[in-house]
This record gives sequence, structure tokens and C-alpha cells, in this order.
Amino acid sequence: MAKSGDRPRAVTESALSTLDFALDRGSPVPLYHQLAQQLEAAIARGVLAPGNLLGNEVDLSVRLGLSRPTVRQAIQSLVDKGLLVRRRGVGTQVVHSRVRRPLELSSLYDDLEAAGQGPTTRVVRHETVPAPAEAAAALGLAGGSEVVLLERLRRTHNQPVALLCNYLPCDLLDLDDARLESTGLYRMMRSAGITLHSARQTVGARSATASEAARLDEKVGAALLTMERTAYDDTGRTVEYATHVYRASRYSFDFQLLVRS
Amino acid sequence: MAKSGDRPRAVTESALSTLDFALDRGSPVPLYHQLAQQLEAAIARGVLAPGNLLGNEVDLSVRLGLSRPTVRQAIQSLVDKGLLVRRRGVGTQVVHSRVRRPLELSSLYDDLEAAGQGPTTRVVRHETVPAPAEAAAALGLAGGSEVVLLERLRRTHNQPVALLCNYLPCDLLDLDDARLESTGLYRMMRSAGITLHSARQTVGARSATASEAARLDEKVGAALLTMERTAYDDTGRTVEYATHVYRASRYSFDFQLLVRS
DNA sequence: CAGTGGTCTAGACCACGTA
DNA sequence: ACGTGGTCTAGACCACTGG
Repeated sequence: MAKSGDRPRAVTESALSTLDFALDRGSPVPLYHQLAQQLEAAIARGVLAPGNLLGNEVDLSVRLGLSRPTVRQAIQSLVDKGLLVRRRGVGTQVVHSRVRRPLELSSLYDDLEAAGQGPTTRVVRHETVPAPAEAAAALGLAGGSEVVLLERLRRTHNQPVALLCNYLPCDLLDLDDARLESTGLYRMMRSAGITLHSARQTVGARSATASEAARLDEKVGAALLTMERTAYDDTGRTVEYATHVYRASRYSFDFQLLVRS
Repeated sequence: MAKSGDRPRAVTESALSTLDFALDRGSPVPLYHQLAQQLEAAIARGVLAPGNLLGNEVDLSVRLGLSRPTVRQAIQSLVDKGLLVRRRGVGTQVVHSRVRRPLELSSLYDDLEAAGQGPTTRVVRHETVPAPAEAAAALGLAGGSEVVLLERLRRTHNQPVALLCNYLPCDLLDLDDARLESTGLYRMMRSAGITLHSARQTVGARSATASEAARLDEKVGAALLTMERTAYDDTGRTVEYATHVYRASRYSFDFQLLVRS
């Protein structure tokens, strides 16, 4: 580190001062976002090491030729991501942990992303049926209303991992089995102009029934991970009620929490 | 879609205009936060019904005697909470869903909050032991280093629900069993000046071992919900590695996701 | 076209932690 | 006492959406 005599200050001061940021005012990408991306990249590259102070916001804004609120907005977005911590009277520093990369939240996304990828999906059932009670309640329909039932079996490495059961409002969108198997449900919703907004999930466990065991290649009574989800679009419509079961031996939910202050 | 009717309606301009907000500039509570709270209350009371437009930000700021950025900050915080949606060229509207109240994230908090409440906790083991491999890895220690092992049994309504097993760095804090049973681990950390920052969790399932079954009052082989967590404080220190098992029949994780745009 | 949110600026004062 | 982030203001222009 620093030769001698000096406080660790000089070191932590800022590797930032040697960095040059390329801000393009002509770009459609907002300035605060450009800055945030470049800061994030610097952190990822290790140029800004954990514990490093960022230097105060006023200087930074002067140096970059931006206003302080803009710089703040960039920094704030990284704070929200958990990459930086602000402390009054101290400064802003790079969070200093082995916290893994943005594995992000949970399975709204990993189902979404995984959909087109490694995993393969087979549509087992796809028909219109009277809604079971829980599905009707979740979708806000009268009991027994017609809904689309979708049952899919998902595998990776040629091993079954999950049995996905979805209930959708009848008139929500056209479902083509082939596209469904290659593209994934959420992607199809998105391209049908449905913007997902929020979802409520319950994760639990239970023992496998005979039919589940058979389809998932487990023993009867084996522990399964269960997930129940109700999803809403940005107009508040309920677009999906789902009950999924996963082989606990081959799947787990994995997420990172940030403590909100 | 829903049954009929109220979709594209050019709805009531704003029930908001009949509301008066009490903003106290003398209060230590930031203005944007006061506004956010009162908006949230109005939504909760139903004064602002789902789908209602909020009216444009400029007018709102004039009417409240605040600057537009301040009003925006208030609105933004509710957007982040999933209560409002903004759409360019349209306006800001109350999200229109049965999305339940802020059951918030997951168990970092519910463990935290539940700690002093209804549930009771009994300390089963509390000693210093050589760290098992996974614990050492998670805590960033050499294999076999000494760590504090804490095992607790949690019950509600006089029924066991979870077996909590925590590994903590030796010098982290003083643990008093009595306080631990009445106060909860996270609260003790907080009052010892440790500020939790983030955690990484993995939720899975497996069958109960004989000893787990005995302590949780389940049958051997019953499905259990498992949770593994590594928690970090705001300096990046790892403050805890935990492996918990829950009776699936009496416990599930329950959380809400917002799709980040 | 008009109206909305999205972004940005250049200042200001305050509250808090650290020294 | 000082320096930090926390809050707030009063404007401005742009980009998108809708009729």
C-alpha cells in the first residue's frame, strides 16, 4: 500500500481519480445511467476495490461536468443494487463482500430466462377447463368459470426437474404449443404486449404423490419443493395463477436480499 | 381481461384534488416522505382507487407548494413499492390489483420481526466449535477455525416449526441465552452496532432425518423446507452462516416480486 | 397537436459523524 | 469545526403517448 506515515486515507481516497469516464451527451442513454454503468464496470474489474471511498459527490460532479443530483442519481442506483454504501460524515464506499453477482431476485426471472435456454419443456396438457377454486379466487373469477390449463414438464440434462401447472384467463393470449416449448410462457406474454409488473409467491415443500413421483422420476413420498404464484400485469390484471413442483434433489431457489433502510 | 366495462374509462380526473395533505416543514421527516406516506394511506383507505390517475406532477407540486423533484421523489418511492405505475404520455396511476399488503421480502425480516413476538425460541446448543467446511467457507475462515454454534428450536402455538442452526464468528458479539430467547439474534446484532446489509439465501427441500423428525414432531422422511443463509453487514463482513429447517406443514416462504424495468 | 413523465442544471441549507 | 451525504428549490428541455 502507501509507503509509510500516511493514514490509509491516501489509498482509499480514490482509484477513481485515475479513471476517466466517457460520457456521451448525444447518446439516448441517460447520463446518470452511463455513469452508473461505468462505475459498476470499474467495480467489477476491481479498479474500485471493496472498501474504497468514492470521493465526495460535489467534487465528482465538478470533475465530470455533471450536476450533483445527476451524480447522486447514478450513485443511488448502485446503492439500490447493493454495490455501494453511503455513510453520513464518512462517504460512499464500495461494498466489501463476496456477495455474488446479480443472481437477482428469484424465479419470475429465472423461469423467464431459462425458458429459451438449456432446459427443454414439453407441454403435457393444454385445454380449457372449469377453474378449480384456488385458481378462480386468484384470477378473480367466479368459481367454475372457464380458464386455460397448461401443464408442462421441464427437464435439464435429460432429467425432469419440474412440473409446471398454470391457469390463465381464457382470452389472455393465443398459446401455440410449439412456440410454448421453444420460447417460454413469459416471453410469449411479453411479445403479446403484456407487461408483467408484480407477482406474489409462496414457496413450500411436501411429499410427492404417486403421479408426481412417476412424472418426475422420484420415489413416492420424496420431498418436493412447491411454488405457488399469482402474477399481475401493469394494469393490475391477474394474468396467471400457477402451482409448480420441483424435484428438491435437483432444484432450489436462490436469491439475494438487501436490507432496506 | 376482466368481465366488462371499466377499462379505458377516462376516469375521474383525480379524487386526489379533494384530498388535503398536511405537510409539516418543521418535522424532521423529509417532505417527500410525508407526502409518500399520505399518498400511501390514501391508497390504503381506498380514497385513491385502483386505476385512478394521480394528476400531473407539475400541478401537484404547485398545489402542494413543493418543487417538482420533491413530488417526484415521493411518487417514485411508491412506484418502487409497486403501488403506482407511471406511463409516459399517460400519467401516474394507482396499481390496480389485489396485491397484498407489503408482506415485504422474505425471512431476513420475518425472522427478525417475529423474534420478539408470538413465537417462542429455546436455545438448544450454544458453544464454540471447530467450523464445519461449509460454515468456514461461508464465513471466510480457515477450515477448522473456531466459531460459535447456535442451535435454537422455534415454536408457535406450542408447536415446533423450525430448527435454526447458526454459525457466527467468535468475536462478533456476546450472546446471552436469555436475551437470545426473548429478543432474537438479529435484534441483538443491531443493538451491538452491527448493521445488516445483505444476505444470500437458498431455499430447498429434503426429507427429515430421525433426529430432525423427533425434534420437530414430524415423521421420519417427512418433507421439510430448508433454508441456507449467509449474511453480511455494511462493511462487508460476513456475520452469519445459517442452515435452518422448517416443518413444511406449518411454514412456507411468502414474498412479492416486482419486475424491475 | 398538446400533455405527460424523463432527464438535467446550479445553486441552497440542514443533519449527522468524525475528529 | 468540518466534511459528508440528505434534502429541497425553481426553473429548463426532451421523448414519448395520445387524440
